[in-house]
Amino acid sequence: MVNGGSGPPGERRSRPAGIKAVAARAGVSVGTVSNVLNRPTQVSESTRARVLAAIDELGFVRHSSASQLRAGRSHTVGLVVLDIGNPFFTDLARGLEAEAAEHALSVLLFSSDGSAERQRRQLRFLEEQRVEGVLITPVGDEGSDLVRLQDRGTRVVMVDAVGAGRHCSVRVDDNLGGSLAGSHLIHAGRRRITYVTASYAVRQCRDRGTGLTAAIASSGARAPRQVEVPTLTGSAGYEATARVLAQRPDAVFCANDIVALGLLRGLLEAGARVPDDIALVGYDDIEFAATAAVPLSSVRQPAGQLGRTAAALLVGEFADGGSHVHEDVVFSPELVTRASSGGVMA
Amino acid sequence: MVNGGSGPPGERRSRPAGIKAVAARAGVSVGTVSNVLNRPTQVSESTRARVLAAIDELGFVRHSSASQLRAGRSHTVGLVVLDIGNPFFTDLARGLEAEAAEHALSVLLFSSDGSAERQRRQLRFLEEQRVEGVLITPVGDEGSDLVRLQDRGTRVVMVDAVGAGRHCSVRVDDNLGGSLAGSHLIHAGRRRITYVTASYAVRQCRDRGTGLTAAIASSGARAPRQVEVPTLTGSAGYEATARVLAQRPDAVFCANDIVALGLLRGLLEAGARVPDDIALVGYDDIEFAATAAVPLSSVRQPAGQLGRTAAALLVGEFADGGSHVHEDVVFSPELVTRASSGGVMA
DNA sequence: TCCCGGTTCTGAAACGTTTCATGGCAGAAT
DNA sequence: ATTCTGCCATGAAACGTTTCAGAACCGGGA
Repeated sequence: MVNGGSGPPGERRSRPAGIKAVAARAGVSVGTVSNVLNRPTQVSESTRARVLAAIDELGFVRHSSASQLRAGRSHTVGLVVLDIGNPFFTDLARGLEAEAAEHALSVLLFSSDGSAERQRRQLRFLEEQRVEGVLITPVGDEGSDLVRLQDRGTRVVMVDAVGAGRHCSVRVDDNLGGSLAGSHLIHAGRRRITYVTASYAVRQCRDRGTGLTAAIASSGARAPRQVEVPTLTGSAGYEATARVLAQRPDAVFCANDIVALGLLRGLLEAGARVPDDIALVGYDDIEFAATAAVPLSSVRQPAGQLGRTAAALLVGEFADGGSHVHEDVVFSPELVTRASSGGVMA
Repeated sequence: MVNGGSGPPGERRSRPAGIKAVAARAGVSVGTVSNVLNRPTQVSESTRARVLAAIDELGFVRHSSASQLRAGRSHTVGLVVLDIGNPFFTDLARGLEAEAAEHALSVLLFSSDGSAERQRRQLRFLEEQRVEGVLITPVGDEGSDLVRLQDRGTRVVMVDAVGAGRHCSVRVDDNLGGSLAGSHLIHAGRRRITYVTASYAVRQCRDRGTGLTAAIASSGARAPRQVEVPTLTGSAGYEATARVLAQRPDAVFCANDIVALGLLRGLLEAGARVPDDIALVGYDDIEFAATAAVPLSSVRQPAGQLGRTAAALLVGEFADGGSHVHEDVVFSPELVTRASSGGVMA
């Protein structure tokens, strides 16, 4: 098998063997080696074997920079998510990667952590890499960076955001999700509802809030109040406990599960009974929601499918070439009721 | 500002502007443009301004393949973790990325998901990319792929694994972690201890188990029994419930928190009282451990610091050049006791 | 006037691939 | 014999940078 070639084991070659070293060793031209690599059928059985042997003996590894430079294709796409620490996004990433792999595309994964500055750096990096497409859960709304990218020839697919006719997009109806949570709480007899959210500059938060408010309004109950957290993290949720309790709500809807779990811990430590005193509903239905101190009701999103679809849209856009009409795929979320909102289920 | 240059907005340039287009527009040679990009001080104030203006007007973006090809440096490292869905690894990745950024290195992140096949593909990809180093939480022990990589000139740092004198490494003393858990349970008066683990082919699981067994043995108690799960996931933990209960343990130690949380859910559904009937201890102390149905005792690892140190070791290895002696940095884990093992704390 | 050192800038070579027009060769058809 | 057709292999050009030896210029000292 592969054993580093002639020298003693552990030898550190100054420059790794290139295609011409392989060609020399196999007694063929570089063009032939390249053909073995890229169009194996066009080369005779015997030469192919000889070349493959040489590759093996020299430990040749293709230099993808050179390959990309000449061929003009990178076979690579970039994925930029909002928070790699959130299982929702890792599920999404896995689905996306699976679909991409089926089209021989590698995925470069980044987390903007909600920072516009980080996002800009990461997009820059991906553009310099000449990735064939960027799939992104953008921070903020304006997306002028993304339009620029697209104008320069890099396809952009919006994930969990609207394409606004400028990009393909795939998302889940956050408005509906918020309203599912709202009407569930209303039907459970709750009236003083608090919404724990990040800034409304985050579209997901805004839409979920809008849906919630609409559902509550249509029932005639008091409009929900809000507690704003700086980030959608567990510790932020925990630290918001006092502010939430100050509003004396009988139900709390959180913009995602992570913040809900943090808040739940705070509520229990403060002696509040969940759901008796306060019902709690989260968003995303991450796996840890089910194992929470009080199993958490949550609005489930099809994360993996979101990712797969995003990749599929991108591939479709490649195929369509010039005349491509952008698609906007919208999934529907689904409410999962558990003990935290009183709806104890199997 | 950047506005796509002369054409109408939304125009799709067939080939993006290169360095020679910039040179032409600024009325200088390509060498000068390159100097502006890479050694700005060696070019006069006025020319620099002119070149930067041209770059802006044409929307020039450096083609990193060409740059890497010629310069021979990629300014990029690869990180391959075992499970991107485990918050332990995302914390690790964040720390690593922060340190790498301070040395102007970008990080390419992959998850092997415990599959040797995936790991091999990902290493191959990174090698083709000519990354300057690979940081990896390897699946399995043999690591011949990694030695090959190193022999071909790519530095390899083992993360959460031993370097065996062939690589630098950074890890946490898993044996100690297991024994912390073991003696804690013994002191809490438990005697029938079950260890829920993945295959012992996974070194972390093996070492934690060894530590656990040693601690228990030195107390004279019965040796722990084992339940093996196929993967360290929540659902695997949940599905192992019956097998665990069949052993009638009064304490369970899990190889990580995710599996512990899954099992916890199963135990509670089955009517077991935690910690009264069964004490439970996990591993990693991920954030969700604290918000669990019964707050989970766990062995905490300094994930972020592990990542930072790994990156620092790699950078150190670059600096040392030829005569480099591999380091093996070992951190100590720390037991965090919560309600699940009876040690209710603040 | 000539030469010198320093500062800017130039232009061509090189990096490791892929691609493509070309050519040789073997066998089939004429 | 000759021509045609496919199949394989060749070798040079091209991809977009960086690097480097040296040209051009400028002011100052001998």
